[in-house]
Order: sequence, then structure tokens, then C-alpha cells
Amino acid sequence: MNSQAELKTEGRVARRQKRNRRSLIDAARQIMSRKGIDAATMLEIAELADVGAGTVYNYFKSKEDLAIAVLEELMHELALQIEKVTDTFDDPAQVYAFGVRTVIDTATHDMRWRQLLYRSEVIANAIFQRMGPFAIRDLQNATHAGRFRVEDPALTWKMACHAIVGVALAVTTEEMPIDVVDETVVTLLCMTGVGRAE
Amino acid sequence: MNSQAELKTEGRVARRQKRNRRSLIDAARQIMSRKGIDAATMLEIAELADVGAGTVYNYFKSKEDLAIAVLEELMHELALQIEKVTDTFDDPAQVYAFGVRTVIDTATHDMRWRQLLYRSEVIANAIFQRMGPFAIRDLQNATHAGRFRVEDPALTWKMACHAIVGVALAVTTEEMPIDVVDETVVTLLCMTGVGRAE
DNA sequence: TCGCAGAACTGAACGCTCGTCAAGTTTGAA
DNA sequence: TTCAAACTTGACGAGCGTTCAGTTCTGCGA
Repeated sequence: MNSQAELKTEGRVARRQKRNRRSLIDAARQIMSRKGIDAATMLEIAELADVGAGTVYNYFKSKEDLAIAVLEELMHELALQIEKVTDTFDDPAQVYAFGVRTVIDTATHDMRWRQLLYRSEVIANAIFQRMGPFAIRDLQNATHAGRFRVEDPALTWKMACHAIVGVALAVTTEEMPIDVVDETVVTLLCMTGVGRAE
Repeated sequence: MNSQAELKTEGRVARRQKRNRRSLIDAARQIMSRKGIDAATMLEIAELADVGAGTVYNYFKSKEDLAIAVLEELMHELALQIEKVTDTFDDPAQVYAFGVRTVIDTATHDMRWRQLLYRSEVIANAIFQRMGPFAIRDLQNATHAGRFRVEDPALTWKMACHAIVGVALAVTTEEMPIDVVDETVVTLLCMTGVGRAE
């Protein structure tokens, strides 16, 4: 009874908090995608979420913290989306390749990503964290299946994340043409220890 | 005569400007290395360089611009240092390997680099720009010599730069142990199209 | 139903930043 | 010595993230 009541209370509080957290992340996502992380101000985010300026700091330690939450959510969604497509694939190497390809394509094409790339280390870390469990699993599976030769999957994935963000940034700034994407995927697969035969 | 006078004038002006530019870069380098790019303020940099706050903007468009100048100088120095060692090497593949190794070691050990890593995209770009001419040349040489199989040297180098910065950041934040460096070098060499045989 | 404790919210105010600009100073050719 | 151009200065504006004292809300026990 007591614990039920507690649960109920906590449930309500938690739900409300979650709603506010949600609307804050949604607002931040919208504004940061449009203007970039740095150009988005905490005040306009708070206004769009329809809360006071100070309320944001009940849910996020800092602006950086909020940006990380936004990016991690974005990555998590993409990870699930990839997972849905690839769970019919037999070859784990192909799963990894598809995943990598999808991330690059999304990063270079999706307008909502473009502005976020300018904080490379934050977005690379979000990719690493949120898609890591899937990617690292695939790298391990593919290595066991003899398709890849990866010593340290986490390291390989970390390097891949930063390389992907770097290329995506170069493409969106038009420093490099869009068609380097194909070669990027090949090079990323090379990082898994196989030669140039996919 | 006229042009001589002009040259002389320009020479002196240029020298003074260069002296100011120098002391500004030195000051910025010192403070940014200690506190990080963002935490360093333009005022304290100007004070350390012993010029007025506004003077900085005669030499650099913005704080970002100053940071880029600092990083590019750092990279240029390192590039020359590597060049001095490797110009006796015969195998261009080894030149590349040594260069890559040196950059990672410097990034992870040199205290002056640590704080700078937090702006990944800036430092990765500086490495790409300043060490690129050397690295890309080595990649091409090694490919012609049949040691590597690189389709697009600029792309491979860009990916390598971002991957290096990513790993260095992970190491300095103690997210990964220092001994991933060896495996990182191997993986970077894998990116050049060779298998796991160095 | 009421009163209450504490969690959550508010928004004005704070402290600090980058970058500007009008006014002052130095430079060096004539 | 003169003078215009180049350079320097530092007070200043505009804006930012963050804080905090005061207010409102919420769910519980009486």
C-alpha cells in the first residue's frame, strides 16, 4: 500500500518531469537543428518549450548537457531504424556496412544534422555511445564469422565515428564532393582488417 | 627608388606587424594550452601579449581565427619535426606510419595539446591542412611503390586526422587506456588498403 | 475539506564574454 | 618640422548562460 502510493506519487512526478524534459528536448532539437548548437539560446529554447528560463536547469546541468541529450536521442532513433532493416541480414559484415553507410548518408543529407556537425566531438561521442552497442556487436559477430579481423571493436568504432563526422563535415561545407561517400565506406571497411575486397 | 622606398616601408611595417602577431599567437598558445580554447578570454590574451584588447582584432578576425592560427602553427612545427626525421627513410609507407605514430603520441602526451582536443573539428582541420601536404605525398608515393592501395589520399588523410583526434581525446579523458595507441596505428594503416600485414 | 511541506517553476538580475569604434598616438617619408 | 596614414587603445554595447529569491503547484495526512 505504502509502496503503491509511493509508486503512484513517483509515477506522477516522474511523468510530469518526463513531459517537461521531453518538451525541452523537442524544443532544443528544433532550434539547434535549425541554427546550430552555439547559436541556439537557452532563452528561446525555454520559450518554445513554454517554461521559464530557469526551469531548463532543473533538467539539464548546462547547455552542453542539453545538447548532448538532443544528439543522443537523434542517434538512438537512427540506431533503432537501422536495426529494424538489418535484422533480416545474414552476414554481420553487411549489417555493419549498411549501418555505416546509413549514418553517413543521414549526416550528409538530413538538414537537421548539418548544423550539429560543427561540434564534432559532441556528435561523434553521441554516435559512439548510442549506436556503439549495435556496431560493436556487429564487429564482434563479423570477426567470429571470419569476415572481419578486428582486435578492439570499441576502438575501431570510436575511430569510425570520428572519421564519419569528419567526412560529413567536409561534405556539408563543400570542401569535398558528395561522392567521396562511397570511398569513405570502403575505407571504413578496410579499418576492419579486411583488404580492399569487400 | 620609389619601389625601393615602398618595399622598405612595407618591410618595416610588416616586421612590426609580425612582431605583434607573433606575441599574440604566443600568448594565445600559452593560455589556450593551459585553459582550453573556450575558457581563454581575448582580454587575458591581449594582456599577456601586452597590447590593448582591440588590437587583437587588427590581426585576427575573431577568436576562432586566432585559435586556428595557434593550432596551425603547432601542427606546422610538428610536421617539420617529422619531416626532419623521416627524410632518410626509404620506404614511403614507413614515413607515413612514423608520422601518424608521432602525431598520436604527441597528442596524447604533450600537455599543451590536451586542452585543445576539446574542439575536435578545429584541431583535426589544422592537422589536415598543415600536415596534409606531407601526408598526402607519402600516401601517393607509397601507393605508387605498391605498398599501399589508396584511391583518394586527401579523403584517407581527412579520415585519419579525425580518427586520431578522436582516439587522443578518448585517451586523455581516460575513457580508453593509453595502450590503444598501438592498435590505432595498425588500424590507420589498414585504412590505406593493405591487410593486417604491416 | 483544509493546511502544509517540499518539489518545481519563474524571470529579473548578474557576471562575464566577444567584438566595435571614436579618439589618441606613433611612424616615417618628404 | 610636418602631416597623413597606420596602428593602438580601452570604454562600451549587445547578448549570452546561469543563478536565486520568491512564487506556485502538488499530493498527503488530518
